Amino acid sequence: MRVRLEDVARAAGVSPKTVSRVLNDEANVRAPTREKVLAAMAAMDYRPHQSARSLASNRSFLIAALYDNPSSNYLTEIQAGVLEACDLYHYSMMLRPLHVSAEDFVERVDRLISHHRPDGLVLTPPITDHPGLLQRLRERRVLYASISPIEHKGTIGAFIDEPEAVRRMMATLLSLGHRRIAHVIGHPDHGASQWRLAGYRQALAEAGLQCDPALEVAGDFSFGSGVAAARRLFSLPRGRGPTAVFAANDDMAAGVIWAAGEHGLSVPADVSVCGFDDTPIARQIWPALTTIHQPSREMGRIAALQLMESLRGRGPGAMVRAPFSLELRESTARAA
Amino acid sequence: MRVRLEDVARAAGVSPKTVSRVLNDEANVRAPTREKVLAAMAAMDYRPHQSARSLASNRSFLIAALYDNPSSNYLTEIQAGVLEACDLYHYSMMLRPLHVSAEDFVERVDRLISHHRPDGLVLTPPITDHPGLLQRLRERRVLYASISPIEHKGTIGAFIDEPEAVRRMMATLLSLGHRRIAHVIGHPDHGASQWRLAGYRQALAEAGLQCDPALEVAGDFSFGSGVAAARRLFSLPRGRGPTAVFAANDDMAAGVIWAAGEHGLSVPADVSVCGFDDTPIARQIWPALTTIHQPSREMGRIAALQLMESLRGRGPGAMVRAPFSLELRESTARAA
DNA sequence: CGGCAAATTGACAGCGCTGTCACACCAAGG
DNA sequence: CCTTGGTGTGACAGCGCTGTCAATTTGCCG
Repeated sequence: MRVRLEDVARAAGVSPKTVSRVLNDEANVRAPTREKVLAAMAAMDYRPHQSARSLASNRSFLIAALYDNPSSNYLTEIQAGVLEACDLYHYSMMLRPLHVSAEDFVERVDRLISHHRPDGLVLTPPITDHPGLLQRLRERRVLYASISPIEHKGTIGAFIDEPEAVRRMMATLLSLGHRRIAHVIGHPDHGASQWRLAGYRQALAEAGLQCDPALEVAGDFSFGSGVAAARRLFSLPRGRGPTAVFAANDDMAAGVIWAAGEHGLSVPADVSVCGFDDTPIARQIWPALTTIHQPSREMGRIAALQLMESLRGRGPGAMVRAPFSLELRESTARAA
Repeated sequence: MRVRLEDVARAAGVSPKTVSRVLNDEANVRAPTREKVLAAMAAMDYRPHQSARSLASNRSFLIAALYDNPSSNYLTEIQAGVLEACDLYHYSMMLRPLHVSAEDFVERVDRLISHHRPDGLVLTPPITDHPGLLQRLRERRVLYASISPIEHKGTIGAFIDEPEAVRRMMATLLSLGHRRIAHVIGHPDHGASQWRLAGYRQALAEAGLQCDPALEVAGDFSFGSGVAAARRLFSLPRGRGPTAVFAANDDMAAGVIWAAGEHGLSVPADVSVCGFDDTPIARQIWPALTTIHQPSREMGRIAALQLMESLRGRGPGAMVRAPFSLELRESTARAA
């Protein structure tokens, strides 16, 4: 038979309730008593029964991470970060893929919450950007942490300063002498797509350049959409085409490079290409991709930590800014 | 207050135990009674409390999927498949990244099991190939399903016939006239690496060709190891180098193609390259990669289904063979 | 229609833990 | 000396469900 809390109590010569106190790190246990109990726990290799704890305390020790993200690398990183934090606090994590555009999206989350009763949620883009869900969560008083491209006041989680990141990328292209810079826009459901587009436009404006609608092409973050977008860009009449393409993520940038090969264009000699996110593909194509690196794993960890701190009732928490970096590789060069 | 089983019982005019029977789909409940109960459940939007169920029945309704896999795409697919199956049976899934080569690997799994008490495990390569773990699981009588490159008797799960897949790939290269075919070997901890290497050697032997040790280069499934392996292959003296390279997975194949560019070799004109797994990268590089496609998501689903069927006490189960396909793309051509 | 086995249902205890509250103890203050 | 109030500990009930086993009903047979 397994070791129960009662057994530990007997061994330590205290009541079960006291063992429970030690287990939950509660105040008002004298140091020597705590020592005794901890020693007994260790000696007997006691493992608390999570279901019993949940039932009695009405907590689940579970946090659910929700995603709807085509990029599995990104996801894996986030996941690893959240798991690190969970281990620290003896929480479990559950993962749910969802479709924000599905009609019953909010309802599905609702059911998930009723069924698994997570103590909190970690939301990743683009779920972070779904106002309907956020409102529902607040109504149900479900605590959540966001991982987001920008800061949201009154929310906990982690963010990077995307507008600033885009500004840096555009400044780099401009300083290389590029004047006709195209942008491949991301998936419309992602707030990030808007931030990146807005940053692109603003950077052009600040450099005193005209926006050319022909140089803003829609995509959806997929490799294929990058190819399609590039085909349109590279078919523009001579002199009207771009000398540089800023794709809103790496997959699309890889697609652009692929399409450049198809059109007999050399990267970066004929056209510079840059991406965003620094997923593994950025280093696995030739030429290697100039891109923005964001610390996804770290962000996952921070978001989960913020969440669990809040669950412990440690103050209000906030969104923590995580640092990004611009990775200058071989896909960008001075304008011809 | 939330709706409890007792409330449903009262509404349906039966005892709590009978509601429990309906909930658990047990036999020996008369059809009209079952209807009444189901109606009451639906009307009241009853959601059973998993922790209470776990505590009382000593089941967790949780299955844990264990992995140690550098390829996040593969993982995401498996995960999606397992989740599909879990939804069907109202189980939850938890995911754990592990390191098979870590000293405390088995102990870590042990702790995981003690802590979360999953009703069963889904093992993915290379964890499937760890004899120490499998033995420990049998000792502890923990049910597991394997997702594996080959069939194991007396185990449940899903597999593809890798030896046959390798044979098909080699037959394709041979029929294109290649005689000097190199192999980039996978990570030594993966059983798959051995199967793929063995299949490669056997195919050469059956074609009456000599194995050349210089053409068998070690790798570890990573893009970088593919680059390194290819550099060695492409530095061989004229006439001793390969006309085709069969890499044990797609990432390494992509590395080989990358290195070919570096050496001024054109793929497939100067050298053919093929991979294994058909991960997204296979289509995102140029030229697109000839490779073996395996239905990872399907395999995850099958493994989880086998597991849950076994948990329900439905017979012994078996390893189900899943179909693979050879994807012939632009990275392979007739030998020069 | 009685009698028996099988099918169906219910009473009750208890899974392993924590919330509540009562109690014991001690130091400081009057 | 007795309060007072804070601190540390324990008794006890109960979280929501299921296992066990007994009670009841049903179906079927002669």
